[in-house]
Amino acid sequence: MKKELPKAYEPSKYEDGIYKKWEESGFFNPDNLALDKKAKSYAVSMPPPNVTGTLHMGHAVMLAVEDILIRYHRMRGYRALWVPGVDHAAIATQTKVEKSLRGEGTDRHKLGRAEFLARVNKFAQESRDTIVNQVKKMGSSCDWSREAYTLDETRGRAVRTVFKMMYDDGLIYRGERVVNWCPRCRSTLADDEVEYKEQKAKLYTFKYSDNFPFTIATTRPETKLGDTAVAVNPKDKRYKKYIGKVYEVNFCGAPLKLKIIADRKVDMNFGTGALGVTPAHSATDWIMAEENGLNIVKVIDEHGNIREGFGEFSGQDARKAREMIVKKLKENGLLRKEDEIDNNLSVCYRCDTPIEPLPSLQWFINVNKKIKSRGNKSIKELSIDAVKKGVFGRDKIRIIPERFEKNYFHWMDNLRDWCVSRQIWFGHRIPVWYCGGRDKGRCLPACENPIVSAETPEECPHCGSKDLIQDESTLDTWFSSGLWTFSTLANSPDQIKIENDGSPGAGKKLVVDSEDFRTFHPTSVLETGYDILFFWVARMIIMTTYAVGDIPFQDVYLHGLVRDAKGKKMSKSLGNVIDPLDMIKKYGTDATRLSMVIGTTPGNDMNLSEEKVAGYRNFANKLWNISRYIITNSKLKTKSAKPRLKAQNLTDADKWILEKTGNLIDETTKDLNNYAFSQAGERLREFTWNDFADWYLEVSKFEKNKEKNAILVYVLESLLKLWHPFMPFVTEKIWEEMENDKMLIVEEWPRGDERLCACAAGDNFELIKSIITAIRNARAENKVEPTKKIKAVIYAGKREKLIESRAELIKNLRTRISDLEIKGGGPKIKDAIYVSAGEIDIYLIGAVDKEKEKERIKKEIENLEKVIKNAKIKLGNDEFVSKAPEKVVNMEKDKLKKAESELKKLKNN
RNA sequence: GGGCGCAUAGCUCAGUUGGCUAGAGCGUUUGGUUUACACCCAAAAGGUCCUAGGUUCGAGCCCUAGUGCGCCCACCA
Repeated sequence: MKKELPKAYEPSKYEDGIYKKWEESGFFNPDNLALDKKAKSYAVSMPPPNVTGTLHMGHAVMLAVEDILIRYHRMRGYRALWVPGVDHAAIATQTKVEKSLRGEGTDRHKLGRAEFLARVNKFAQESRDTIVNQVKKMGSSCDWSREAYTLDETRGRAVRTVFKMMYDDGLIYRGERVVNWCPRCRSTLADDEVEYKEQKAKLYTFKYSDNFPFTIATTRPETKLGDTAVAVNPKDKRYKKYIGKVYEVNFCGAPLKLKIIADRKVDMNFGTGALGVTPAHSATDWIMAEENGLNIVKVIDEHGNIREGFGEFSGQDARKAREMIVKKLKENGLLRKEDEIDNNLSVCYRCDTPIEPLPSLQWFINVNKKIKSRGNKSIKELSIDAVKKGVFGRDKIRIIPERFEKNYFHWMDNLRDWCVSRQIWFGHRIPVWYCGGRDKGRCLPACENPIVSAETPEECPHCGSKDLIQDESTLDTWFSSGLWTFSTLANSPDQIKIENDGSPGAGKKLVVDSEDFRTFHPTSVLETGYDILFFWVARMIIMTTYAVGDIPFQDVYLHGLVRDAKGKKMSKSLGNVIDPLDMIKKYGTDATRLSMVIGTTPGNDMNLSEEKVAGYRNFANKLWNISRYIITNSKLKTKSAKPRLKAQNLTDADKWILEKTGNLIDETTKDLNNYAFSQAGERLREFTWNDFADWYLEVSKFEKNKEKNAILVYVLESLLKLWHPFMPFVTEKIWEEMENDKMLIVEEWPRGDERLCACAAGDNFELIKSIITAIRNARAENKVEPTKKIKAVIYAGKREKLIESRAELIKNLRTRISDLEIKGGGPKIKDAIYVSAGEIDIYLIGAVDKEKEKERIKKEIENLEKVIKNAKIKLGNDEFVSKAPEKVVNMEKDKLKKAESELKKLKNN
């Protein structure tokens, strides 16, 4: 049964083949797992990568963690499902295609909607293919037969169905608001799609006209053409007398009617303490206008230009108009001051264009309206309760790490109505139609009402007109991804239905009429980066609790961001991006995955360096070589999953490694249940390299007995199983080399309680280890020639028999002892190196370097004296002795006793 | 302005309900070709656990204040 394996593990040789084998096995699909009906289900929805290009390190972490969870649960006998998919990422994708169109000298308007969309879809398709390929490279064991796309037909049906439900419940409404408008994208942006940039800005202090009594300050003089009021703080003595008065002024040629109003939000210390209110171009001013019944004058249009009716300014770009107005104010002696101030400019998160707040007719989701059929709670309240105390009879959604719950609540508390319409073409078209008949004077007023429907209506329900016009806008991309956990469990559009939910309020709920939905929803865990807690996680909770009347997932696991080795954010412009595919190519997928998972904790950012990945490549190779050694040297055919071992045949080392293996299984299982991936990985590494390879394997070279073969194979197989979720490729490859029929991916997870023998290891092998280590140490410190064989005498006291039986190990494990004498005790030996291991005295004869030896002994004495001093202080403290638990006190006493006896011996020698 | 986090070896980080002579990997130093592995083996050096108080028999861990760094939210007219 001798086999030859290559000396070094080369990931690139095997990975694709292994992935193919898994795929062909069908085990990614839980339907193909040999499970009984009672098997619990475990489901994860993959956060769909955007179809804007390629995967980055963030995706690599996500895939590594989720694959660990899925493989672990699959091995535990769960019906484990991981649903993959991609996100159409409306604005991001459209922007990307528009950019390439610009390179071709054309744009979307020239192409027209249909052709443009064809281009975007083609790009999205190509992007999807790349991504799927990369996801596979990461070893992801997701079920491709269930792959979904946020913009496919089934997901589209879910989107339109939920939109209609919300519309019918009065949650979706159309209204005019000041929205964040990107003049470049020519679309609205949600509040959280706006980014802020620190910059210097000019603050102009001026008078509207000579007949206005005081000055105001602004950074945007051009918008002052639309001022309808001036706001001051009610407490501000300077302006109290003006409150309520109305001034008619001529501002650079524009006649303005300005009412002086009081508002607490006005900061008395900023500028002049007086603020020109421009309802149409500032969200806060809009609110003031609503409260004070002010007129709204729109100044800037959707291209960022000054609208008609403002004389010479009309048609000018806002920035140009600003210059013109400043110039004019100067000429008229109205400009009093120009100050440089720090300013936060709001810009579009996609294209960096400055945002233009504009009033616009948009679709909104009301987050505060109470919903009868959901316990008379608003979607905001439902979403808070889902995390705070649990809803619909479910446990509360657990966020890991817990501290992010605070962020979640804070965000939810401050949530305002969500603007869901976007003026871009790529995305789910809003399922609203208008009757064309109304414009032709037919059938008013009924036809004023928009037609909202999950399916494209054939005719106007009011007048039968077939002349229907669909709303031009599309939906915010998060609307569709908010439905992801349940929409992906529908296999076809017709499974998505609205049913009466039987509540007293006769409410409706969305039902996915599929076996998948019944089996896998709510999903078990949602794993993603903390940066999209609000963007996405919160939205899924909102949409699912409302539409389905259930939670989308039970746990939320948030990973940190991947930064470069110096802690900088990876970005193309900084050129510090590490491409996961490069790492895979160079070091293998397993190494890449390990470096994503070990040395990091949830919610904390990680710094990634290539050296780290290389380190885990080394580890994969170590595991390979451990296996290579065992495979070549053991009789594999004698193995069985649980060999029966006779306690009387086992050596101390055998018992030691078996006990450690059992503990390792228990601890790893516990860690994985607690999402403690890093801890599990470190523990496994420590065991594999230090305990198993450096000790047990070495021992097995010198200590032969009947059971060695079975134990080596058993421990290795246990390790391969425990490591499999982390490093699926090497482990599967080795498993195959071990001539297993079944693939590792569906092997049963080991159980710590099924110990191979009920024998306790005690400290026997630890003692042997410490003797060997002590000898190695003494040799090195004394600079004994490495090849020089020396004689050793051990005074073993009560352990004479034990040590005698392990003499071979002590002589051979890198100690170079030619002659070993073991006795119960004896006189101290002169001119020898003296070391002690517990109660054992060891003399190394014929190699002593007196100076070095003195130094070493001195150092050791110092250490012991430190220990003794500390222990004495503690034990001398009555309060410690009386208040500390007995166990701790005894530990301390024990420590002191041992140290004192060692010290005595050292001083005597 | 509001909130969250981080600070432990040269570097990157662990440190679970307080019980430590404070750990790991990388790097460094010394030595090594040994029944798998130089992507290796053996040994070692390296720490005021940010500062100052407090609670406690006992603090890296809990509390208060401060310093430095990072992030998120709101927003500056």
